[in-house]
Amino acid sequence: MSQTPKQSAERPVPTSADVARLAGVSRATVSYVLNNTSAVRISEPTRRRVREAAEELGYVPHAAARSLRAGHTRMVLLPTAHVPVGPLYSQFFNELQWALRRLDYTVVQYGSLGLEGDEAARAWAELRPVAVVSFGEVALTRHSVDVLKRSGAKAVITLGPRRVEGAHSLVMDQSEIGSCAVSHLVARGRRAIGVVMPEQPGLELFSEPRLEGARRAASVTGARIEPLPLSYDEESAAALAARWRELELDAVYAYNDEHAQLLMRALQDADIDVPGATAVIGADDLLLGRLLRPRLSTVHIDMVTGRRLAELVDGMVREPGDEPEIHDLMGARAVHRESS
Amino acid sequence: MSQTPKQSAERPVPTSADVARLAGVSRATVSYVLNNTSAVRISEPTRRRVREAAEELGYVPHAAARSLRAGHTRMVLLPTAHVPVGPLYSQFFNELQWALRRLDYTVVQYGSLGLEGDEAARAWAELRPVAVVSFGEVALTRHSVDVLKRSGAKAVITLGPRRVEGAHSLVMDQSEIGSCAVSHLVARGRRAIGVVMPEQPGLELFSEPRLEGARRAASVTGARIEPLPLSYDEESAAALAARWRELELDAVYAYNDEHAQLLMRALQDADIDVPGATAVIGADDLLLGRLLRPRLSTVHIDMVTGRRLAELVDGMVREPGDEPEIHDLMGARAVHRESS
DNA sequence: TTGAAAGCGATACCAC
DNA sequence: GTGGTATCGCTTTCAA
Repeated sequence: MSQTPKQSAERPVPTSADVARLAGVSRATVSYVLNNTSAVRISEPTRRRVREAAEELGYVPHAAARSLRAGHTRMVLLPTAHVPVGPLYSQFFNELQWALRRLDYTVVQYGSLGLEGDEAARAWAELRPVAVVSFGEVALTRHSVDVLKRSGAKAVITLGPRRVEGAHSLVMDQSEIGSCAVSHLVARGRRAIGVVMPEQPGLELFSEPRLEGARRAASVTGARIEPLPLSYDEESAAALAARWRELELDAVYAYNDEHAQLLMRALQDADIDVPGATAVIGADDLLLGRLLRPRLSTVHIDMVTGRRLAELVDGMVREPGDEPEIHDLMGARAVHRESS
Repeated sequence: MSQTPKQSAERPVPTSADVARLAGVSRATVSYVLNNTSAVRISEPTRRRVREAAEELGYVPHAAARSLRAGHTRMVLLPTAHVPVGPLYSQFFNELQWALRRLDYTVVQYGSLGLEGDEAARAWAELRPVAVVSFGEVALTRHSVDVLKRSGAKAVITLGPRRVEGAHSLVMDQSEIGSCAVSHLVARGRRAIGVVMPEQPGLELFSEPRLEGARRAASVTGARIEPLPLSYDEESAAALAARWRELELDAVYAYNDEHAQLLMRALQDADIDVPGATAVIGADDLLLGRLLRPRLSTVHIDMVTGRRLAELVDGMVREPGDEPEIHDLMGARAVHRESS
């Protein structure tokens, strides 16, 4: 026998009418009291009666009813497909949520794994969010942005490698990272540079532009770029290392620090000297890079702060007309250690 | 000048009444058509007219209005404070979301960073979720569970180290992990065992029970347990390594593989032989452990599958009376490699 | 200072 | 087959 013998299962959810009845006032008065409506003066005894009644019944207002009446919500929707991994991403995410809530928004992540563009947009639009901040995990189209805006979204913001028509796109130029890495390697005299392309689904959104940036940086200097597909496991890395000498590369940009660790280990196990025979550089500047031997060179990434983005959202909600710009969205700089 | 010259900003959001007007039918008919109501037969031409009108207006139904009318939602709320990091957690999370959506639930993560028990529960209850699955990042009390249930939540499930009164608690016994690690070390002849306690906020929910498990395992065999506070940076690790000899430990359970990597590096830099002088074991069985030298021993953790948990949620929603049990929630087993 | 009532958008019963 | 209409819970204008 449970401690709460289904008292809750049967009993209907209390409404403001129940509170009004118990307090012996009208529903209007309940609303005034619980929302501290300043335009109306309610006597202190009444206020107390209402509050006590609400407390006793365990009354919680119904957000749907409220926003239906109000004609708008304060919900900011963050679609997520794959839960982002990595400290950079999660810190940014936490900051954003925190800052938005301080601005009195309700932050909601909508699990959209497996939803495609328009289908996803419809699902989000049903909730009538006042703003949508997408991280590019779900591909948005011009049309889906329109659906969202027509459903009342004041701000549709995409962060990601690609620009999305109709939305306020904050382009995080991933190509800058690849470019940065390759420039660093070239500056240190390398001329035949591998670029690791992770095979993990979802990462191509980042890896493709990074490769493109690598190519751009290489083309200026006449260095050769060689894409290297790699899945995140030891076998794949060992296989790549086994054919390393025939690739005739003298450097590799390994997508990020974790892939760099994997590949560097495999290279060392195959008796390829790092950085003597092959220089290695990662990206993200994780702590683990400093723990490796040789210490891993990397590309440090500065992301826009969540607070900054929250202010952008708020601005767009309050003044849908003007679209403020954020420029220094993402910075990248090479950090030289020992592996390059 | 923008491509969409604020056409959307002014134009009101289309409702089913607008669709009805455009299609020349009543709102009822619109509802029937768009919901494929089988109890009512609508002629094909009418259906087409309605669909076309909806399409043309970009009509998206209003979830709040619908659920207000229906008296319930299909929303499963997953409160999140810190975005969970680590592949184990995120895979589980993705699975759960995916499985719930297949069961036709709307999965919503509610960013609750900085909210405390009752305040959080109220905020969640306003959305009238049909189920809440909490990962223990926000401390729930008996009272907050009641608030949720009284607001109509059919299932309140907590996953985490602690049991929560009133909720259906799936206790993930973290102590098993610490116990497992220490048993392994003891079995290999170690008697003075350090247990790393990460100082990162939020982790104490996991580290405390793991320490407790370590103590339990040690007490049977007379081994000594020494808690070792450590923050996740090189300085802290170096400081710990510097006073390592005076601690007179012959083994350490380093909380997880990442902390193990950090500490092992510091120990090696301080000329402490691993595993000769000190054995090291981590937890989580991450790939990185296999890349270290010596290869890192670890505790492999099997989590309940998201699909399994989704079915539990669904069951509780459909039959609020009975509460099915899940037992083999989390398994832990030591994996011996080279560091221990 | 308080109450009555309209209305937000969608649905489902009951007539026609 | 299709159309009126009451209803969900809440806020807010207007009257008392």
